Amino acid sequence: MKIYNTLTNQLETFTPIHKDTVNIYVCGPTVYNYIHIGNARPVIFFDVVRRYFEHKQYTVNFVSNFTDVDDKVITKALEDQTTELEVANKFIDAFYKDAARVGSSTKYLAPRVTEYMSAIISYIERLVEQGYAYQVDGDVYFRVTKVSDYGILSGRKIDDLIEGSRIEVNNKKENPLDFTLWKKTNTGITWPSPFGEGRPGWHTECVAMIDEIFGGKIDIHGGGSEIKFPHHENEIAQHRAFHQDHIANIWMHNGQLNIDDKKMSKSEGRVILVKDLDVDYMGFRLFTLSTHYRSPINYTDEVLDAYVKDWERMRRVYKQTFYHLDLKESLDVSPVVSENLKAIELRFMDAMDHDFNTANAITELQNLVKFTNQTLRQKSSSEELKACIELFDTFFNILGLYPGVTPLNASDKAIYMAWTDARKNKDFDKADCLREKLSEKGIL
RNA sequence: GGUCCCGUAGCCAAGUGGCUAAGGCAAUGGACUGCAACUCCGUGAUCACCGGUUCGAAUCCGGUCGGGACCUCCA
Repeated sequence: MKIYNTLTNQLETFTPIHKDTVNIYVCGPTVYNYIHIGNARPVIFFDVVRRYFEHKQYTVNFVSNFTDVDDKVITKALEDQTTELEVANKFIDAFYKDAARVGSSTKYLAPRVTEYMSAIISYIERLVEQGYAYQVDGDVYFRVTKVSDYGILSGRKIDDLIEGSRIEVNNKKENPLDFTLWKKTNTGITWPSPFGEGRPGWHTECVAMIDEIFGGKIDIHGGGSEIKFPHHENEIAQHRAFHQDHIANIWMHNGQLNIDDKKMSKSEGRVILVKDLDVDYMGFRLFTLSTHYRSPINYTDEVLDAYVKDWERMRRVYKQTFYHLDLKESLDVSPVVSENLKAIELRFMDAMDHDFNTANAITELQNLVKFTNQTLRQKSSSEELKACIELFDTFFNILGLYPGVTPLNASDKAIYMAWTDARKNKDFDKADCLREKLSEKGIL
């Protein structure tokens, strides 16, 4: 299995640190608002990564945090005249709903920054003790020059960053690139610490939680490409300060999602929230997986519609095949797998093995659709159709697509049979009436 | 100003040195059909442009044009 490592900028063969186990951490959302469709991309993609590893029989320890304390959460709490906790609770709840909507599992460890405050504070203390951080007036800053190859992830040099940068002047810092570990403040929620009352900076929470939860280096660290610098760069720097080693073997960054070829922007009114998306969410999921994860993806209503249609086609053939077997009481027959199906499965897995090429995997899913339709029309055996269903289940499970098709109850079966009979007897009025009924029930 | 990415048919998109450049949507011709839907079969590209390397390039190198990202909170 090959994965593109954005730390080394090359495709690497994946080798887990601990046999048969994958430890993966993905930077999660700051919970001050509903997530938009761009936020949903990593939520969907890394869910597929987890699913694929699980399909390959790995034990996957998947962790993705909630940033529930920072300026935006505090501002929101002040605006709404409520507490940071209330704001966080509200949007964490909303996040879970949205994640479930787009078909991503929410059953993973999701630590909140506020729950790890003591770990974060002691992490900062250790950085100070070892000379990697310094205190000024109750603030604590990280000393970037103390880490030898700062900029290794984003391919930048300290000098380049300073030159022509728009970094605000802060006389407290030794170096303009030094970043805040602890911020002295009296606005919003604060915590006591050896450095004084305040709250942590954004960049320490992830490393501290990774240290606390995984106890060392992880296999994969993921997130959006736009937080490569400075956030991930700073994570690497802090971890190296302690461990003289990288925090993760592999860094995976997903590309951005744009709308009409432009970055989403609140101020320009170019934002679409997941909860406001008025389409089948499985179609949206398919859309986000139709482009390789490292490439930017451009959202337009038309393109989304095309994938919603594509999803309907997939679901339709699955449903027809499933009911076909159900009506023949053949859902439990043993599958007979043809060479064609074996080839489709092989190509699907090859695509996934090659840096999670979901676009090519979806092509094989489309091939399966066509093949199943052909098999269905050829009046093939139930055993052959069962093999199609099982392969669909495998693919859907890896990609996180849910057709939501369950066995028919006795009365629905009776209606279906009556419809078939009516057509046979050329009683078309009755047939059309029954067809309408079946259609309303979503069976046709 | 600095760093980097991208430009493949009307649209989306895979392929990153080698047989006739995957696949989907749209369009269009046909088949199937009680009607409709569904479905199946067929039809489309000198890979932005110019130059170079090579026996051979969409794929590598240089340049031009166009689009975008990061350097500041941002998934």
